[in-house]
Amino acid sequence: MPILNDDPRPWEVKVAVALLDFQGRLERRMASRLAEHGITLAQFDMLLTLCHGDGVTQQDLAERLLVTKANIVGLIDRAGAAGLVERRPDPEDRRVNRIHVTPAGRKLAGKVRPGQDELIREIFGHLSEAELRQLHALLGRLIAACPRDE
Amino acid sequence: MPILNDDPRPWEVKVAVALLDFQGRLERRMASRLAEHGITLAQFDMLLTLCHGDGVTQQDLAERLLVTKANIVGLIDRAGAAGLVERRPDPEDRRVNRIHVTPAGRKLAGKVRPGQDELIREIFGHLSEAELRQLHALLGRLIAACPRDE
DNA sequence: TATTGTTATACTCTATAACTATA
DNA sequence: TATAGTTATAGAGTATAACAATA
Repeated sequence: MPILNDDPRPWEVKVAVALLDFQGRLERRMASRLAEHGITLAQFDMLLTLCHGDGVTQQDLAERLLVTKANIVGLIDRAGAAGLVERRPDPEDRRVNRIHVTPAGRKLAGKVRPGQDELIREIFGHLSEAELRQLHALLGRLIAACPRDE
Repeated sequence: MPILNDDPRPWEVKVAVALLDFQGRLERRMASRLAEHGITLAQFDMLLTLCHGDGVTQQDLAERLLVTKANIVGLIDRAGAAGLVERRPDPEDRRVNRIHVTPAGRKLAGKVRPGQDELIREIFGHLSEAELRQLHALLGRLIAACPRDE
């Protein structure tokens, strides 16, 4: 029984703490599984994003992954060194790189994704579908209440 | 409307994505507020932990914060350089350091905490108490389903 | 021998600013 | 001028291993 009845903290704080706690656990578990395949969460995110929108510019990619254009360089460098993605010059605008998943990257994503889904189902499967819908609705309202830009 | 009705992903995955999304936003907002006071989330966590359990060993502190004993050194170094915490040798065991919050650290924690609580209430206040209780219960079950050790 | 803390090393991610080459 | 990408720099967190002092 992790929470005592006379816990004096307001519900808002208790929920926030629980949420941060759970997210830390989830992320750790996901990262640990990904590490077995030699990639990080950030790189897996990039891979998934590219599998859906191959050939985007670095700028676009940075925006989708919510990192700066300076930091996407290193992410692409590392994933590129691992042979997962590659830069191709845009023929129409010589300032632009188009980022593509390599066959190896696609293969790795396909190999890794089932494990991630399995993990998610293993954990979230403890809730009924009705509860998952509830949780999803509540999270949607929290997301709306928490814009990224301050 | 962020989620379409014909979204083909299973509810488990949708909830996981929403949860990771929201947590990223929340953490960013919290970190941003803390940055105004010159501290990071990790340092705030350490400060809070020490405010409740002053004088713990580095080993203990590392375990509570879920970092290794090697990495707690750097955390304490940085917070120590900022004058927030200090090492005091244990008189009975000359191997151990006892970590204490300085008056400045306690003062900073007191100054920072209201802002964090306010932020949490601003966001979670969009839910009713009944909904917060629901959410808390669901998170509790997810936490139980997601042990830290693999 | 075991434990506490330290150092060393290396990698990932983040944030900012200045720079280049194109447009 | 504005934009796409790069480089440089700095800080923060993480992980592992080897080490010194002490128990």
